[in-house]
Amino acid sequence: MSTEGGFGSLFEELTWRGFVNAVTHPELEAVLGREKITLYCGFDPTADSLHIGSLLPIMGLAHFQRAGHRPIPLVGGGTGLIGDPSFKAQERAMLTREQVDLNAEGIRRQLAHFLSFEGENAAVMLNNADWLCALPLVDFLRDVGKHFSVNVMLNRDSVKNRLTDRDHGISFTEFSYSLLQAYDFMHLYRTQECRLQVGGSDQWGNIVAGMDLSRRLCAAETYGMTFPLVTKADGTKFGKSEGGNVWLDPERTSPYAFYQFWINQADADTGAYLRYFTFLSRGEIEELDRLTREEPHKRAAQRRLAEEVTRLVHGEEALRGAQRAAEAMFGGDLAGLDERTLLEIFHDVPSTALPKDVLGADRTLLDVLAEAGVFPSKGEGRRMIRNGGLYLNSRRVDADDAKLDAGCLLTPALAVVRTGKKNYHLLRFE
RNA sequence: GGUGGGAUGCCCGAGUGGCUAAAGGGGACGGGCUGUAAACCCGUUGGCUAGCGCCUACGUUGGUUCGAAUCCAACUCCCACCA
Repeated sequence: MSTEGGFGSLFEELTWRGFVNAVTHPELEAVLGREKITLYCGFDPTADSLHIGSLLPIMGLAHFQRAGHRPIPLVGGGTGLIGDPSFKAQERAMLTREQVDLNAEGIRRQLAHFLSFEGENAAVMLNNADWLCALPLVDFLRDVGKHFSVNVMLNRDSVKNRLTDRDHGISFTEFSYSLLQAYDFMHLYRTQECRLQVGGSDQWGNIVAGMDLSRRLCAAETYGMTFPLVTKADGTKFGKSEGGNVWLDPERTSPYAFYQFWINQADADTGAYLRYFTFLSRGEIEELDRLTREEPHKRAAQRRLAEEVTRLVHGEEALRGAQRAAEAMFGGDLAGLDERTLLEIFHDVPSTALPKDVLGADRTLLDVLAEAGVFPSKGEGRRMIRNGGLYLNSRRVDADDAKLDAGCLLTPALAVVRTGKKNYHLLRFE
């Protein structure tokens, strides 16, 4: 990992990497060049894990820290109780306080992977529940509320569509959200000398509101910067895979699935993703871009992307495991692998334990697999076989009355079932 | 509060008494091609069954009929317009 990409400044690097969507003041670039500042970015505790949608702001903070600035990842334990209405189609389900606390803790652990909490510009993790929940209502309305014009708030795009939508509307609770986030910025300016807030492009309004409030109440000169929305060339939403969201928590998205997510990215997207999600140097990334253009079938960029991001999020050891599993699953032949290796490779694949005597029980493979949950029904399984989509130990099963017997075993106790190209299921006989 | 319109399979949507497990599209899944890609082509898409076939299903509950997604009644929910 190196940041020596031949950039004159952090801002230049961020620009090249595509992190700069908008800045509130053009002079921010000069400020960052001559002083080390404190900046913050908020993370919503809507779940107990972040997903890769949050990876961009996290990487953003990390770049700032590498350049000597001091990042504050702020967990929205307080704002999470309210819910940010920005560009959300409808009112959000309210989270309980316990849930938010729990989620904040999970997120705190994940952020710790990306930022250094030691040294002179050590990152500081804060939770806005610590100050927001203690805020007296009347004081808040007098001191903070006074500075917000409802007329202006009503004109925000992020609120507007909720006003014209008769079905959903917006509650007072969510309408007030912006004030709380604005208060955060001011609070961090006062207590941490935080002068910059960064966030996704949907946060522009909230960031500007915070700058405004800081200026009015503290005469503070603060800045804002937004990151772009991560997009995909084919127009579908970034960050979803078959199973839904791609999470940073290995319990929710296994390192193997995580690795696969990146390796399957389209050619058109990998260049941008290498810039966003890795610390590779400009030279390395441009070389990978070239390889994608000249020999796309080798997918060198996808491989490197998957490797770098998986290492960053899950560590070296998990990366190795994911790579070995990929090799076995896509390299073709499973024969020759011993039981321990197989169990390791397939450890996050669903598996079913069966008593050893089903092997001699004259049962059909179809029957057993349906029972094991490989197919939701026998009809589905029959269809799968008819379409040539069922494989046992990498060999296609072509008869739906095939029997399950000792010949089906790959090792004395294991058989590997696959449907389609990449859906595996392990049968363990004990 | 009044008046209309609607509720169909994962989603959208056709279907106004038997030929309807329900057109068409999307999605999903499988196969082919390929680069574990995109695009494209082919197939599958309620359950049980080797098959004949049987069962379950068109908002809910009843009814009419030899026969109902289709007709009738009540109920529930949604939408539109008016006040």
